[in-house]
Amino acid sequence: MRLSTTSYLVLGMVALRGPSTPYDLKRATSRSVGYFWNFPHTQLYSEPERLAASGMLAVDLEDSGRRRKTYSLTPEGRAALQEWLAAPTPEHFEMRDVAELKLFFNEAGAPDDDVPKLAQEQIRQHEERIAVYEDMVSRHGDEDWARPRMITLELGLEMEHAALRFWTALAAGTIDDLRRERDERDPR
Amino acid sequence: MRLSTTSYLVLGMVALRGPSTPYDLKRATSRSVGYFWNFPHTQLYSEPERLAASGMLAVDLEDSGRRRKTYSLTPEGRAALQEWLAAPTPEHFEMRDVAELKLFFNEAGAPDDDVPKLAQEQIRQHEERIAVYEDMVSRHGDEDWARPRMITLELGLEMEHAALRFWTALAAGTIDDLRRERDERDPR
DNA sequence: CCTCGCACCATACGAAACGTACGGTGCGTT
DNA sequence: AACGCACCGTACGTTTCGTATGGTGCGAGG
Repeated sequence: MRLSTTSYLVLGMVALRGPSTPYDLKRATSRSVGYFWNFPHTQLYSEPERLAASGMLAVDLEDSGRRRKTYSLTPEGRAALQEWLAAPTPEHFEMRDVAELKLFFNEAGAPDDDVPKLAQEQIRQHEERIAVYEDMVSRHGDEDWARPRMITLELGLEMEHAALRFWTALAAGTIDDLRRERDERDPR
Repeated sequence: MRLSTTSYLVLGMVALRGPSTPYDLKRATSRSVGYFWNFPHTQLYSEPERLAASGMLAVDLEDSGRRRKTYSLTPEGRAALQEWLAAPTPEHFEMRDVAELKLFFNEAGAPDDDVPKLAQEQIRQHEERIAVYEDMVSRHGDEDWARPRMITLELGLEMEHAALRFWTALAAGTIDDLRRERDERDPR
């Protein structure tokens, strides 16, 4: 039985948090691991169902009031998770960046030059996202339980800064400097 | 009629290259814009079909030998592309990074520590990808037609270097230095 | 000149993911 | 008590995915 990466995300989340409802998972993923693995929240209702059917999760149904299912990890689920964590990771990260696409086609030499506006938009967005990350770090960075999670966010920050540098340089017409600085920093 | 981003990718590609077959597009996208917008190659057969049905592309069917459809841009298609390029871009880029997911769950304190192996793998991968990018730049960087395309690749390079720095620091246990250096470089 | 094999190219199709839209729940307010 | 709104869950039509398969034609080797 082949599990999708999103399945493992669910398993991992339940492993971290203990018994959880889909909504719990939604809240817990939305501004953390969700940044590194995009998916619609409806998956958090269908995936656990499937995982329960295959014995990876146990489901506890609350019968009063709001219909609500609490999932918890079974030994099989934990084993599957461990196995996945220990397995090789041949995949390179995947990106989907509309702005970059637009740049690609614009740079072809469009009649109107939409690049400056695009760059400004992107700069704003990345600055905003950086602020979100920084806020999370500053609020939780000193709590022990959160530290490992925060380390994960460092990659997000590096990426955001990379993007920010790129669009800033593009707006300023100093892409060549960008390259030069990078060569200095990480000489090949 | 709402077009998906992948549709615009097709339109843009045909705009750049002129009349193209799906396979042409596959080759042209696979190591350029495909890095910024991941999709399965079968889309390059179905999307143009749909775009042709809605008048964005014109299809020229070659009837001898290998069945082969050549698509070219119609005025409607060009208009749609321009409109899209000029429109605001509210989307933040999306990522899907299995390695980062694994790190997130591993850092929870797994019984076995798979992080060092994971980091080594990632370092290798990102170095490899950087080499691919650099190779492209060095082979085409001085040709006029390619320059705009190469600028687009700079973001890819920044991202790869960001990831490489992260995983290297993680492997070396110097994540704090990473943060410090970033603060120096891009003071808030 | 034939044919064999392999890389190239195209697509069918079942399964999975997506995302919107809707409907129930319950708490706080008036 | 009734209302309203934010919270929570899911149904369902649509799109995407990705594998698996089957043609096509060129070049190598006989």
